[in-house]
Amino acid sequence: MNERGGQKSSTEVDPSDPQERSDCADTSAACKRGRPRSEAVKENVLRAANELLDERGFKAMTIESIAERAGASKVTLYRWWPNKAAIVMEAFLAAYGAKTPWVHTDSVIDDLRAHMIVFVKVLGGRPGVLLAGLAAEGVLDAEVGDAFRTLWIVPRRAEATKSLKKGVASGELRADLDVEAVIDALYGPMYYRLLVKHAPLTRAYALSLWDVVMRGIAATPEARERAGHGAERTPK
Amino acid sequence: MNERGGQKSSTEVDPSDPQERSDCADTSAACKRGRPRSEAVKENVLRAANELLDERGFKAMTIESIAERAGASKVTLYRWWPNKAAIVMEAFLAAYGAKTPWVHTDSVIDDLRAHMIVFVKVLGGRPGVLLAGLAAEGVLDAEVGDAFRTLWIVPRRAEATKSLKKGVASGELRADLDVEAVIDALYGPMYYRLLVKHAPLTRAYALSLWDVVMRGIAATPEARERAGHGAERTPK
Amino acid sequence: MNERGGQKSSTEVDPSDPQERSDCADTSAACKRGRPRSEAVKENVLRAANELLDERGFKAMTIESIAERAGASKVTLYRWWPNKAAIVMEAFLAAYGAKTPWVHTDSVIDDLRAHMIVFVKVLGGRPGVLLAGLAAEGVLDAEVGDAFRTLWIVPRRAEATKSLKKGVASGELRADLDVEAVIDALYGPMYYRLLVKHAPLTRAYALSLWDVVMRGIAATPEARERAGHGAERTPK
Amino acid sequence: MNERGGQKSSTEVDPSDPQERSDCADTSAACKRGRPRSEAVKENVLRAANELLDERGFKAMTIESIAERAGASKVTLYRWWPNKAAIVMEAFLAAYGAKTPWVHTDSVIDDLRAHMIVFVKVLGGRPGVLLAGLAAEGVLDAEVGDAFRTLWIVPRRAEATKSLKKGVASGELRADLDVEAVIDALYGPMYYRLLVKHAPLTRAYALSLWDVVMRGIAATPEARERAGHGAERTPK
DNA sequence: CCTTAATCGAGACGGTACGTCGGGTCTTCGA
DNA sequence: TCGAAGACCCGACGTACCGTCTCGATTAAGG
Repeated sequence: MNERGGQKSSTEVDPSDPQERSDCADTSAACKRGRPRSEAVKENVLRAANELLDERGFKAMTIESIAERAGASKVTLYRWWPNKAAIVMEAFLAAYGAKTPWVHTDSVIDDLRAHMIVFVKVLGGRPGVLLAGLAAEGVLDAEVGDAFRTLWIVPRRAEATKSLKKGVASGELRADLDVEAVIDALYGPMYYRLLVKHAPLTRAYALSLWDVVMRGIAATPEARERAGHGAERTPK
Repeated sequence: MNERGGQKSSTEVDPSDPQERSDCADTSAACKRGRPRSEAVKENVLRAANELLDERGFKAMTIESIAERAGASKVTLYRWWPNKAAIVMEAFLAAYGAKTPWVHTDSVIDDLRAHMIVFVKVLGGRPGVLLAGLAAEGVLDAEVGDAFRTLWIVPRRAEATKSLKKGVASGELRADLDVEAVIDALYGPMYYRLLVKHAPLTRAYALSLWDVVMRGIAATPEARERAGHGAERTPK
Repeated sequence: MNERGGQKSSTEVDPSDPQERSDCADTSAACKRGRPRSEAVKENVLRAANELLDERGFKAMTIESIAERAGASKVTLYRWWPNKAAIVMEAFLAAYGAKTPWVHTDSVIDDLRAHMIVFVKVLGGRPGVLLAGLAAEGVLDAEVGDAFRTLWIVPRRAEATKSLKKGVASGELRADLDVEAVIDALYGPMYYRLLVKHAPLTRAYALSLWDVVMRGIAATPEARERAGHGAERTPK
Repeated sequence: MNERGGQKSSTEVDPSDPQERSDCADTSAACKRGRPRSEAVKENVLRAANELLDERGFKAMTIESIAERAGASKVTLYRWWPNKAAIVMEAFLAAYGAKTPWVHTDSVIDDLRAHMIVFVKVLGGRPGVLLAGLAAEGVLDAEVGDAFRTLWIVPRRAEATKSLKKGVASGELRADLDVEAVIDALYGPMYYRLLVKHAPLTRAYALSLWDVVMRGIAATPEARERAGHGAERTPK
C-alpha cells in the first residue's frame, strides 16, 4: 500500500524529528515544487485510528478525534478518505488483509477445514471487532457497504469459489453443489456470531460448522465419514 | 442511558404478555398514582417511526423527526424508550413479532424446511430492512445489542432448539448433533446475506441451505435422500 | 395570567391574619363547599422557597424544585401563585414586611436618619438578597414588577412622603421641596448599591447619603449644620 | 462559562481600541493561524440582537433566535460570547458607549448639571431599556454583573470621581466630601427609577436631584444659591 | 350517612430553549 | 501544492423547566 516505505521508516524512527523537509536532498526527480504530500500523515492517521478504535470502539470514535490524535486537520482526512469507515477499512486491511490465506493441498475438504480454523481465530480477535464495526456501518451506509464487499467479502469468496470448484472437478465434492450457497453456509454462521454475539467464536464452533457442511457436500461416503470425525481429530 | 427504558421496552415489547394494562388489578394501589400513560402517544410514535423508517431508513431517521411526526415531545420519547433502536424494535415486534412461526408436524426436517421458507421471505421484505438496521445498531451499541438478542434472536433460537431436540429424540436427526452450531448453520447464512447484501435472499437460497444442512444432520440415508430432493420438490 | 394571583397577594400582604379559616363565619356567599385550602401546604412551600433561595439563589431556584422540596405538586403552586417571584415575594413579606418601620418624633430629620440606618441594615442582609432578586425579576417581567411596586415600593414611599410633608409643614424642611425626588434621592442610592453591587451597603454609606440630602433640603442653617455633623454623631 | 468569551468581550467592547484587527502586527506569528474570525458574523449577530431586543425585549429574546436571525450557528455565538447578556452588552456599548460624555468647563457644578441632563435623556430612551435588562440580568447572574460593572458602571464613575475631585480641589465643593457617596447620590436615583419604574425619567427629575445634591455639597453659599435656581434656569 | 365539590399528590404531556457534539466546508498562513 | 489551525453552518443530541392536563385519594360542608 505504501510504496515509499523505505524512505518512510527513516522518518518514522524519530517522530519528533522536525526537519522532514530534507527529503529533496537525496531524492531529486520526485520532489516537485510545492509541499509534497506527507506520507507521515497517513501513518499518523491510521495509527491514531487504531488506538481510538481500541480505546473507544467504532461508534464512539469520530473523525474529529482521529484528526486531533493524529495531529492532522480534518480537511486532510476528508481529502484522503470519504468517511470514518474508509479509514478503519484501510487500517484493517493494512494490518490483517493477509491473515486469512487459503492453502491448496490435494484435499479440498482439508483445505476448507484449515481455512475455517484460521478464519474463526481471526474473527475472534481484534480484527473481528473491526470487521464487525465495518460490516455494521456497511449496513447503515450504502457507500461503506460497497467498500466492505468489494475490498473484503468478494476477494475471500472468490478464493472459496475456486477451492470448491476444484473439489467438484476432482470428484471430492458433489457435482450438483450450489457453490454460492455453500460458501454462505460456511462463512455466514461465522459472521452471524461475530455480529449478533449470542455465542463465542471458538475453534470448536468452526469445526462443528465444517463438519455439518462437509457431510452435506462431500461426494463419497468415505469423505463424509472423514468429515464426521473432523471435530475430534484435532483437539482444540 | 434511561434506566426505565430498558425495563420498559422489555416489558412492553414482550409479545407474550397481552394484558399489560391490567397491572393495577393484581398489584398494589400505589401503581395508579399520577396521570396514566397515554396509549395514543405510543401508537403515534410507532406509526411515525414506521413511516420515517420507510421514507428515510434507519440511519437518517432521528428521534427529533419521530417526535415531530408523532406530535409528541422528545421528552416523552426518552421517557419510554432509551434510544431510537428501542423504538424501531418495538415497532418491528408489534408488526412482525409473530410472522415467523414454527409448525410442528411429525417430521422435524419438514418443519425446518417450512420455517426456512417463511423466514427467508420475511428477511427479504420490509421486516428484513428493519432487522438489518437493528442488528447493525446492535453491533455498534451494546445496549441495543442486548435488546436485539433478548427480544428477537433468543426466542427464535429457543424454538429451533426445541424442534431439533425433538428430531434427535425421534431418531430423525443424528444423535451427536451440536445443536447450537446447527441452528447457527441454518440462521447464520440468512443474516449474512441480509447484512452483507452480497446476494439476494431468495426462496431457492433458503432451500439450498436447508438441503446442505439436512444432508449433514439427518440420521438415516432415507432422510438424507429426502432432503437432497427438497430444493426441486417445490418450484419457486 | 392568574386572576387569583392579585387577590391572593393582597391577602398575603397582611401576614398577621392567621385565622383565614374562619372566612365562612363572617363572609357568606364566597365560602363554598369542598375541601378547604391546606395551610400546611402554604407553609411548606414558603419554607422550601426560603431554603432554596439560600442554597441556590433566585435564578437557579425553580418552581419544580420548590414543589419537590415542599412535597407539593406543581399544580398546587400554580393554583396559588402566578410565578416564582410571587412565592418569593410572599415569603419575603412574611419574614421582613415589618422590618423597616418609621419612627415619628418631632424631628423629621432625625426620623429620616433613623430610617436610613434601619433600611441600610435590612438591605445589607438576607432580605436585601431577596429584594434584589425580586427587583431584577420585576425589570424583566412586567407582572412581577407591578407586584413589587405595589407591595413593597409604594407603601414605603407613602410613609416617606408623609414624613417629608410633615417636615415641610413644621418648617424643618424647605418649603419648595420636590418630595418625590427627595425620596428617590434617599432610597435610590441604596437600591443602586443593592443591585449594582459596586460597593457595600454600610451604615456609614447611609449616613453619608443622609448628610448630603439633609444639607440640601433642610430649611434653616442650624438644621443644615446638625445634619452636617450627623455622620460623626453616632459612631458606627 | 466560556473562558474565551470573557476575555473576548472585554477586549472587543472596549471602545478605546479601534485597531483590534492589527493584533498580529505587533504580537507573534502564532496568532494568525487558522481562518480568521469573520467580522460579518459579528455584525450580523449584533444587528439581529438589536432587532430582537426591540421586538421582544431582553427576557423573551433567546440565543437561538439571535442565531437564526443572524444566519449564524449557535456554536458561533457561544464561541464569542458567554451568554446573551454579553451580546446585548456589546451591542449596547457599540451603539451607546459614547453617548454620556463629560464636559469639563471651569465650573464642576455646571458640568455635573450638564451630565445629569444628558444622562437622564439616555436612560429615558432605548439605551435605558437595554441598560435595565443588563442590570437586572447582572443581579441574577454574577458573571453578567461583573461585566456590567466593569464595562459600564466603573468607567462612568471614574469620570465622575475625576470631576468631583477637581471641584474639591478648586474649592467649588466642600472639602470633606464622601466622593463615592455623592456619585451614588447622583446616579443612584436615576437607576432606581430606571429599574423600579415607579416614575418617569424626566429632565425635571434630573434637575431636582442635581439641585438637592448640589445644595448639599457646594462649598460656598453663592454656589449653593446657583444650584438652588438651577431647575428654573433652563426650561425643559 | 351520603353526596358534592374543592384540594392535594403524582406524574404524563407538548413545548421551548438550552448548551454541546460532530459532520462537512471554507479560509488563511506557512512550509 | 499540501497541510495545520481553526472558524463556520448545520442538524441532532439529551436535558431542564415550563405550564397544563389527567388520574386517584382526601376532606369537609350540606343535603
